Amino acid sequence: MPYSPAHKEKTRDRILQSARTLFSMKGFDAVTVNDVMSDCSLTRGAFYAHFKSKAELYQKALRFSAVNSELARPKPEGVSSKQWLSQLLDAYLSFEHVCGDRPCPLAFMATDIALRDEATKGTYTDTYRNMNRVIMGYVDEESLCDKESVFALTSMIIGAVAIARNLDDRELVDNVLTSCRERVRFMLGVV
Amino acid sequence: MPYSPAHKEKTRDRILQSARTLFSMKGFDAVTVNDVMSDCSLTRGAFYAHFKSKAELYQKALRFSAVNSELARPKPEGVSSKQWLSQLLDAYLSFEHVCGDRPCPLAFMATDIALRDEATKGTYTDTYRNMNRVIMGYVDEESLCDKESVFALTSMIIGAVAIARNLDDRELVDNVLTSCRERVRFMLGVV
DNA sequence: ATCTATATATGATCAAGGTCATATTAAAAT
DNA sequence: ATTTTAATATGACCTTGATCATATATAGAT
Repeated sequence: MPYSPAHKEKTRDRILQSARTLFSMKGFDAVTVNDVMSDCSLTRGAFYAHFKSKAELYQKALRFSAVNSELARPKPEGVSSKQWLSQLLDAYLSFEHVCGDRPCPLAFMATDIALRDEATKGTYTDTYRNMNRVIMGYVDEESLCDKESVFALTSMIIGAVAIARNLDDRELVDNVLTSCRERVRFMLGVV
Repeated sequence: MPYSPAHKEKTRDRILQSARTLFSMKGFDAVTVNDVMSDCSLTRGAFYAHFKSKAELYQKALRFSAVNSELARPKPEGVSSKQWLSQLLDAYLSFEHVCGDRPCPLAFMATDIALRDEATKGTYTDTYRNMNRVIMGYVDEESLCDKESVFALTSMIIGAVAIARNLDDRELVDNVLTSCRERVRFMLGVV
């Protein structure tokens, strides 16, 4: 039995990590299988020992991303739901998030998904549903706003980040992000 | 001088019309130059008499789309700004818009643009800025909400439509759209 | 009717990239 | 140390699609 049994698993994870970032940043078509493999110091050929196709990698990378997201982290002790949520959303609506290399795929892949296969749409749906569930949980704990509004909230923050990436005017980007951060505060009743 | 001088212009417009729809529905890469030309009953070769490249077509199609958008239509006589705006936004946040073939490129191309050239990003920026300007105009006339909130509003509706396209659960789609429609009413102070 | 300039069509070229067949390498077990 | 088997690398194949060179067709002007 060659290679430790954990080795392949680790390699697979490295591939997923590279794929997550590259696909989020550049979309499905602009990323080649070779790009992903080079990024983690491997070559084309090794790829098909791990994934059936590029399409499958994309879907698995999306899921990987969701599982390891910021939002999935548990709330630290001694912080109120309101504070924690407000902090998470401020980070989400930051310039750093828009321009950084650890983007939220719900936003960055927002219009890439509709062009993919059913499995990928299913994973996106699950991920989006989960984002709402987590936020609803926090909202519920302190009755910050009614749960139905959460969909409007997530639409807004995802939309803002997706739009902001396209704008060639830094001031406009800041206006959009600021407007959304204020609206979030309003919705959560933050003073 | 062969062909009437207006003929080429008309052909160009037909190409732009096809391009607008196809690019909005399927993104840049999934649409071939041939697809666009076939769609208006022409062939590949004729294309380059009208546009320098596929990239240029994309940018021009985006602009074309913006100029001919619903939002660009003047408000009819005898309708209040609040009513008109509320009506426009309800249509925007309708299932028909999400699934129809006359989509808003700001939403449908939301994450395709960041991958394109500077000219395209510039056109997107102009288009988005203009959407906000128009809405701010209506909002201002009857002091429906403060103008800064409009960015949050447009982020929300664009985000909602972009997300909705990816979801494989009709009920969830309706929840998202409904939540946003209600939030719009709240923001505009519609009873 | 003929001529001519321009719009459109056809065929060819070239590069890119997903996938696979085959070769090589590395590590674990004896 | 040798063997073995899976992981990884290399090279090739084949399709797709953007672009261009060339051919054809069309409508206006004479």
